Amino acid sequence: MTTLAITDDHAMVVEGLKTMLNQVEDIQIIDAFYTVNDTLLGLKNKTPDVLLLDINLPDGNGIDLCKTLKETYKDLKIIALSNFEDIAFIKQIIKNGANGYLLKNTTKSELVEAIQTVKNDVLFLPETLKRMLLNDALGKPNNSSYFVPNLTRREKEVLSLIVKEYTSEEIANELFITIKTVEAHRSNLIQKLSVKNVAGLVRVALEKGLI
Amino acid sequence: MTTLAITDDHAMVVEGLKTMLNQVEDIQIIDAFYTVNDTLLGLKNKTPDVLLLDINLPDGNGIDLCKTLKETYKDLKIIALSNFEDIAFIKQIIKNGANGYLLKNTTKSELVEAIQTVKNDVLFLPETLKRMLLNDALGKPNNSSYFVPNLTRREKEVLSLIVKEYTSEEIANELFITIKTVEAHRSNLIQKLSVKNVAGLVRVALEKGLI
DNA sequence: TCTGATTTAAGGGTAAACCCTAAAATTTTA
DNA sequence: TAAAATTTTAGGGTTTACCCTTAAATCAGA
Repeated sequence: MTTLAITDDHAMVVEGLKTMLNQVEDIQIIDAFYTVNDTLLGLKNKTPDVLLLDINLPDGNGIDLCKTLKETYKDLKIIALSNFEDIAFIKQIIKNGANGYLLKNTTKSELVEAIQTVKNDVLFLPETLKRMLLNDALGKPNNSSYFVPNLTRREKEVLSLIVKEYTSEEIANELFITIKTVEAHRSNLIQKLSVKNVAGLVRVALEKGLI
Repeated sequence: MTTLAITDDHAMVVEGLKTMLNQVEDIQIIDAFYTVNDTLLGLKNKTPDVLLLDINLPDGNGIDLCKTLKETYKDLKIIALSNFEDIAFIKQIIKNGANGYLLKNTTKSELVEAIQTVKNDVLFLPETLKRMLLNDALGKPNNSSYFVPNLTRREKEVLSLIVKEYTSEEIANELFITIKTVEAHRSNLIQKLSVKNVAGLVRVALEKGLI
């Protein structure tokens, strides 16, 4: 018997997962959380064997949460859930201790396989992602995903304020730094994310849940 | 017995809906589509009694698709699916012939109720949305949703190019109009969507699937 | 058909974004 | 602790965005 918890802000996804896994004999869903905070509080009560963890959450991101959780709950297995076939995401969250990575278009059988695999402390990745990582390791460019560099803490802060329509001056005041510094971060963000202007920054930030 | 089809680009949502409704006796899911085009082609083969239609789709939007479908399939009942509690959306899609509107955080029982309600040609809306529409009709501002005016065809074109990082000059060249006209559209968009700059335009465009 | 909405466009501004180079100070990581 | 990464700041410049008013031409609905 494997106990399972889910963290995902999409109620429909949680419902879907619950119903899918309810039919599986030796998997028991014991909790569902919608936010980072929910998860931190909820796991204190009872800790599941495996946590299905969405990367994009309203009050934070699953990548950082994964790291935090692994520090407290060494035996907890975490499977990241995401819509994005993104090598940088996968690398990062596995570096942060995740035991698996699933795309949200996964099937029930793959889901069950993933849960049982990580339960035995073996890393689970879908075939497509394994292939992508292999290509990446061999230095081959892969068409389906585009590279997203890791943003620094400060860059994320600036980016999230840009998305909130702050001007550079307003950001400077908010963060107690000069406009010039903010502009430097803007330029770095534009370079790192390979976009041309604010429009691109906001689009990428929202699409990839970088903030 | 009610036959059902689903149009949603989120595989997980489709899976969730399928599994949820598989358990229901007199509802049979006969098809699932991921795009506008899929749906148009698929319905030619066999038409369900009810279509669950996501508003945000990769190759178009459910609002326009709803109108198109209703012209061809008069008896088809359509329930719009969306994450947004947005009065303008609801009004628009119901104006376009939709028979119901569900939020994606719906429950199984509400889902079944909605399907059976629209089957009998009665409009279905969740209680919260009914209340919102009532408040709106009474001229009361409602806190949970913010008003999104309908954008004109040209405004949508400009907005979608802004999201694609085009400058005003590039948009002007693309659409064979002057920069001044593009700037006029930009200003109108900023006013209509109650934002301050491009960042806001892109955010709202993506969040509300306006493009 | 007339009327309102949409699309087009201009002049003349100010504010903001974006780019370059360069470098010191600080923090993190190996 | 040394090396690497991050954060900070500056000068000086170009381009783009944004705002104001005003208005003609075109399109679509009652």
